[in-house]
Amino acid sequence: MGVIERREREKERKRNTMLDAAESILMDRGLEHLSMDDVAEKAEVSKGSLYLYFQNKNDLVLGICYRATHLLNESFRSVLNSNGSGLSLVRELGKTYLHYVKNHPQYYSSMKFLDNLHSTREGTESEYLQLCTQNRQEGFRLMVEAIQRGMDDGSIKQELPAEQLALLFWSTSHGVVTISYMHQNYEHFKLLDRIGMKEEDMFDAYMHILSHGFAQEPKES
Amino acid sequence: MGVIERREREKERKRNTMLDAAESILMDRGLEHLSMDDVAEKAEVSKGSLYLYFQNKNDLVLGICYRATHLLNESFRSVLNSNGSGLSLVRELGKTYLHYVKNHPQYYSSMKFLDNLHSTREGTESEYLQLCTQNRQEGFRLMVEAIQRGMDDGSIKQELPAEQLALLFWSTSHGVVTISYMHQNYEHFKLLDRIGMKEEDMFDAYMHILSHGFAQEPKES
DNA sequence: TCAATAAATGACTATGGGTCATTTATTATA
DNA sequence: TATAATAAATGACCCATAGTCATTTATTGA
Repeated sequence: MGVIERREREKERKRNTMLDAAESILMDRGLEHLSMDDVAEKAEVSKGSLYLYFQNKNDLVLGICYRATHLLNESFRSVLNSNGSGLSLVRELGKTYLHYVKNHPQYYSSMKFLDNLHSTREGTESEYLQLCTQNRQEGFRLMVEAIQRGMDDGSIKQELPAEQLALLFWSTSHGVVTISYMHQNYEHFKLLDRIGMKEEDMFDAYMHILSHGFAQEPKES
Repeated sequence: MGVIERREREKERKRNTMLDAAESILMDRGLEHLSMDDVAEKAEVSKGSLYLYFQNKNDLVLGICYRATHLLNESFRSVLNSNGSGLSLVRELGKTYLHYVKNHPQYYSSMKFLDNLHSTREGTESEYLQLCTQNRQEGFRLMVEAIQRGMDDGSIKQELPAEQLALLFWSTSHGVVTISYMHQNYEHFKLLDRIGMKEEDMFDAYMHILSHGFAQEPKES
């Protein structure tokens, strides 16, 4: 009779309302000031209700993180849909990641939260954790795809399997993006200023080094 | 009369005792299970006493972080004291960082804590924060030195200022090290396994890419 | 209309960071 | 040595916040 289905839809809707409330608080106060009481108030439900829809605070934050990873993947996908050499696609992916962190620092902070989540806690598993992991895998897959295209069109060396190169690109760009995030969000982080490097230049330099290496090659092979 | 000096020494000794207690708890239970009550008990002092020696929990953790950064710098320094081309020193620095994370994961977690410390909180500044920052700068300086040597001995290209190249090496290796840390400490992190890459190979591949680039150069200049 | 079931509530507990009035130990002074 | 002054240490207490659960309210099916 469709009652159960309607209930299910309704439940999903309410869960999203709660996530909206949480997200709104995250956006203007940051993760470290996100309390369940505040979320309940903002969502105009009781605290107990929150716990009907989310296992615990982690679960709720991972709900936001799911949105965060999803949005990043959307951007990645649109890059993959554009034209250009594989190498240039890879570069665009990196730029996209960088822009993402600049434009959605709080989303990014929720992804850092995911990174810091310690090993599968006391039995109870968050469903959102699975979804986030899937999103991550999808994002990684897109990088592999860009690199594979580069290998096919001859713009990227084929010394390593595409997956392994993707891992290196992902991890190193993660590092560069981290610097950028700190530069933008932590007043006490002065490294870029100290060495007189503009943020915009950092990424170009990064791509340049990654593309051509920093080792001085002996004359010629 | 030296009373004040003696008091000062005594105070420092007690502070270290407390740090020892905190560190011991960190080592076998991890940062997220480090409570001030437990530290007080372990150190056999009252909770109130802890707060005579540390402004707050952050301050105490930063005290550990100071030790962590100091230890890393020691390792870096010993690399710089060895022989070899600048390029090989840089490689050794990276390896050292990797080994450090493997052998002192809890120290590394305290450094992540430092990285996540949000902007200068409500006036009260931790003295340890300054010290940690100094240590970081010193570590960075050592990287610059290795790179500069490489530029001098012709093993590293001179396209970029040494500081900027050091920044890139630091940030990218940070990213790689992060992957390694996750691989070792988070059961749910399966990326390396999924792409069939051994941890040991990752660093070699990283150094190879960083040294020679992944872009397919057009024939010859 | 009335059970039965589902959903929502908010007072309550537990934990852990941080405080402070009071107590205890140490030092300087008479 | 006795005593006042100062420094150090204490732990009961406060408060914020995650998480629970007996009770109440709403919805559904007969």
